[in-house]
Amino acid sequence: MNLSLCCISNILAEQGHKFRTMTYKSFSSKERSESLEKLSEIIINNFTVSEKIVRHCAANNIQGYRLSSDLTPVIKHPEVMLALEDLPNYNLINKSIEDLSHTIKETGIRVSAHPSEYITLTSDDDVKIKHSLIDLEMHGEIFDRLNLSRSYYNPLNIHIRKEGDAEELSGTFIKNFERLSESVKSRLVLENNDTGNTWTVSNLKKYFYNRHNIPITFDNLHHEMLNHGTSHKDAFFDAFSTWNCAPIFHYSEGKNGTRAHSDMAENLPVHYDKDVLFDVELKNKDYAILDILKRYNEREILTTV
DNA sequence: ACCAGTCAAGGAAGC
DNA sequence: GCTTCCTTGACTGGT
Repeated sequence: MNLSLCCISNILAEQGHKFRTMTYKSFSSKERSESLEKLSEIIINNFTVSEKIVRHCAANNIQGYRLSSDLTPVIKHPEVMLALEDLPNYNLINKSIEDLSHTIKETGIRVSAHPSEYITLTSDDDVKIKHSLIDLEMHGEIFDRLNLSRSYYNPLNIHIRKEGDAEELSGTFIKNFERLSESVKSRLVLENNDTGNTWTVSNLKKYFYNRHNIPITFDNLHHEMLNHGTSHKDAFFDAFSTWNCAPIFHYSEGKNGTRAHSDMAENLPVHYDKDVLFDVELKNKDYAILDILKRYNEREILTTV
C-alpha cells in the first residue's frame, strides 16, 4: 500500500517542527526591512521543516509527500511581488531548498502539491486569473528548484472550481492554461469535485483528458458525494487510464457522511491491485497513515496464511 | 500557557 | 449588491 502524507506531520509538529506563515496584513504592519527579515526566517523554517518531514516519511514507509502550498507566504501578494532572490539571507534560503532537494532524491519520496483551493483558471475576472497564474508559476519554480521532474510523476493538482456549462468553462480553462509555462503545464492535473454538479471524473476526462491529455486525479470522497451514477470502480479506472505513470489519487473518509474529513480511517483505500499512490487527507495525518499501514499489513498476513 | 478571534482566498447562495 | 459561508492552520492580542 503506497501512501502519501498531506503537508503536515502531526508527529513532528508535536516535537516542535511546525510551519509558519505570514499574512499581508502582518507584512504591511511593520517596517519593510523588519518584515523581510522575518519572512526570510519563515521561508527557511518552512523548507527545513519540509526536509524533516520527507525524512520522517522515508523512515516510516510512507512513499509520498504533498508539499505545503504556503512555503513562501506573501511574496506573490499583488502589493508585495518579490522573488526569493530579493529576500535577506537568500543564500540560506537557497541552502534550505537544496537540502530538501537532496533529501527527496536520497529517499526517493515522490513529491506532489495541491495549489490553493482558491486558484481558478475559469474565472471571468482577468485579475483573478493573473493571481492564479502567478501562484501556479511559484509552485513550478519551487518544483524546478527542487529538481523535481517536469512530468506527472511530480504533479500539481488543482480543481476547476467554477460551475456551469462544461463546454464553455473548459474552453476558458484551456485558454488560460496556455498562458502557463512548461514548468506548470507539464505537471498540472485535475481533480474531481463535488461542490457543484459538473466536475465528476467522467466530465473531467471528456473535456480535459480526451482533448488535451491532462490526467485526472480520483478523489474517493468527492466521488461518493457526486458521481452521476458512476460506480467507484468505473471512476477509479477512468481516472487511472489517464495517467502515463502511477497515479496519485486522494483518499479520505467523511465525518458522519459529510465531506468534512474524519480524524482517522475506518476502511482501507481500494486500489484494485493497481499501482497507485494515495494522498491521505485525514485530520490526524501521519497517525492516520501509520494506522492504515498497520491494518493493511495485518490483513495481508491473514489473507496469505 | 492558553484561549478566542483573525486572516487569506474565489465562488455560490441567500437576502 | 451586499453579506455569509465554505476550509484550515498559524498568527495575534488579551488574560
